Amino acid sequence: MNDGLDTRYLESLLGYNTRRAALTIIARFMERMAPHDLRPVDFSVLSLIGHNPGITSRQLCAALSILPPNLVGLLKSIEKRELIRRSPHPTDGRAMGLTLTAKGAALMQQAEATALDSDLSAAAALTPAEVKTLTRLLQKVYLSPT
Amino acid sequence: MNDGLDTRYLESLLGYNTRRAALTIIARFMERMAPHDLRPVDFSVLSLIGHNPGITSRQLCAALSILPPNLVGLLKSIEKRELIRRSPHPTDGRAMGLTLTAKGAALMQQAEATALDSDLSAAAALTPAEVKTLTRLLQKVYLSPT
DNA sequence: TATTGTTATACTCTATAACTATA
DNA sequence: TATAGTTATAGAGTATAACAATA
Repeated sequence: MNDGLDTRYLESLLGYNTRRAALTIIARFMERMAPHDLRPVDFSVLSLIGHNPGITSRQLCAALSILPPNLVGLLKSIEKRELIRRSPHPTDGRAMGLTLTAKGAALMQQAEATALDSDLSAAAALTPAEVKTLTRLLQKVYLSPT
Repeated sequence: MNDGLDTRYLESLLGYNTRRAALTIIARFMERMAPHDLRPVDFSVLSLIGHNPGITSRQLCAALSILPPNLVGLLKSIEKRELIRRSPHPTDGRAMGLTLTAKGAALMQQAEATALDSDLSAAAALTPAEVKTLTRLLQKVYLSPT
């Protein structure tokens, strides 16, 4: 590929390989998720809300490395689509607890199936054991201290 | 981490894990490369020019998935820093052949050492065999057809 | 005094249309 | 007619400062 270019040096770098793989996987994810009208970040937010009913904006920001001002519009948008509901937080008057609506839960049931489908397709060249190994090594990279 | 949040579902997705690992590795790369005043994309462009003297803008764009209009400013900037030189292309009057200047080559010798250093640090939790496996699996993901 | 959520805003990255000069 | 390089510009994505309400 790339004409007769020598790309061996870049291909020896972990960052280059990881970024290219991420872009490939995410591009496929975006294609398949388009019918649900969900970007990766929308999916992540809705998924975390679904699996953690009552979660706050602040917790979403911490878990997904989103800055609070940038979450405002996103939440406004998925609330307008009636996918989430904001309720007063039981103990903290400043915060709002987020939950999926029935419509949001139904959408996410489909979307999570689509995500699994996208993963299987992206990893089609890998055996199940290789997928498991890849996942384990990636987590080792981003979960290790330093 | 993340308070008592349930993030198990997201952590089961290949895209989520790959993206988080890429962001971790790239953040470290940026920190270490800052003294050279090079962003990842600057490093990639200079590295490809160094390993492929006479390469054209068009080839850089194809290899790195950069759109031509977005490469213009980057090249202008590293040319102003006297890291590259543009010479008329030997056979195509429309194109320019790009090469590193002596200053650019000297900087890249240091920068490639820094990149290797950054990689080793990012993969500190992995054995050399695991790094090799991780690289192989990542390339399998982004090089496989479909 | 610190924190949650918000507005306004700026900066970077990425994308599209249209031009010029050469092929 | 097609391609290499360029300009101008629009749209995402990401960042900081500052504020009101509550802890």
